[in-house]
Amino acid sequence: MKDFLKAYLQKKVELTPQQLDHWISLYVPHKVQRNEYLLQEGEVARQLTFVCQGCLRLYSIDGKGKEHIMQFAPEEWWVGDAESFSNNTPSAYFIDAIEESEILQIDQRSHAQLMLEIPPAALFFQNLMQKRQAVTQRRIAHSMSASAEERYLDFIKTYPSFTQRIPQHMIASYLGITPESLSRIRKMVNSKK
Amino acid sequence: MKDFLKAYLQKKVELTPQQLDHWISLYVPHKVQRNEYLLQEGEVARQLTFVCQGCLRLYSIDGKGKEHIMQFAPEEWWVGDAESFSNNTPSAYFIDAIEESEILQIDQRSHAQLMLEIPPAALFFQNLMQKRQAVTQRRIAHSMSASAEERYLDFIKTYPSFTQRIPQHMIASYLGITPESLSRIRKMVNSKK
DNA sequence: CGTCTATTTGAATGTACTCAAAAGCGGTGG
DNA sequence: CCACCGCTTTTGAGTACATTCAAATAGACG
Repeated sequence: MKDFLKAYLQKKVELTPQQLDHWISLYVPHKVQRNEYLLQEGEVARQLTFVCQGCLRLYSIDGKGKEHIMQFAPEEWWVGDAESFSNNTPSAYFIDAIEESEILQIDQRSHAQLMLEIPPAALFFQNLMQKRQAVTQRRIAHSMSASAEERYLDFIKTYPSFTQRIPQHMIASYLGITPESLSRIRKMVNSKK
Repeated sequence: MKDFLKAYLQKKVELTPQQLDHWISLYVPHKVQRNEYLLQEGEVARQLTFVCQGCLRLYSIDGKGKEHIMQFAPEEWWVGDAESFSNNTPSAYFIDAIEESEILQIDQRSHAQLMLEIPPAALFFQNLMQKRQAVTQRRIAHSMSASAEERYLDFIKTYPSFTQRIPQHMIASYLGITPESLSRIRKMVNSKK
């Protein structure tokens, strides 16, 4: 399971073998069942998670009890509430498993340590955050400018692999529409071609 | 003008006088007129900007020619396209001045230098990015769960000072609604009380 | 004062939503 | 292997919220 992270880091970051081994040594492997929570609203996010196998989701629940999915995290994705994780503040989000998953987790202290000890790691995570911010910002612009249909088509184009494995009502939640609307949109799209 | 940044940094970061002076020394002051661009789509963002006086905005323009404002930046705010700035890639955004403004700018190289030389500065900007990400993410969740009216009320509550000085059609653009809709919403809200 | 832009108002339209019910799918146990 | 259960997806009908297009009014600036 740690080999999976190893291969990933080798691909992504320039590191000496020692750095690589040290980095990896800080993670603890876990198995989680479908629907199992890694984080719930109000808790402090004490772990940052890397997904080796399976799929997680990060979402919030609004005042009316509706879920709003911020991120899906299949293999090779990182998930966590960065704000809560680094400031030790209660999170506004939930994280749970969509599928039975194998994950690696690092706690706040080890992560902070890592940032100091291995500068390329600090750089890597900074870059990761930045990309996430870019994606999130584009998502806002897109949700303001595009129709639900356009947003759906863009989603399946951007994340073709997600479309297969993620339940439709969750994709609807990610897109900010109702499951019924997504169903109708799919019908439309299929009849077009 | 630089005194303004100095006072700001003293408030926000623990620094030795030498660190503070060095940090500040890296910025170049500018005056910009209303409607003047600091960045246009397709350009690389070569500067990171701190606003001393006035107000800027960061926005994109979609395929139909509509503006979508991502951020307003009055006094004490930082603006820039972090992705473009640090990766030297073309930006998808525009930045211009809503009011005649006084700003301080730092270029890519000086900023990178600063990150290495003054660790508290690196920490500060990392934190800034993180907060921005948190705000952006909340904005998505909110735009999915709340009506236009709720979003407007939330906006004037969160940014009361913006409401005075920013033209209404720009607030509409930030909220992701048409100016006409915002006008009607305001009418509604006023008649309620 | 006149011009240009921003805001308001009106009427018609449309996109996505709600509520309700049916159909489909997957897993479990008899 | 089939019957049943729970959950997801689909379909239908009616509705609501925000949009578009058009025109009038108000405000700002030279």
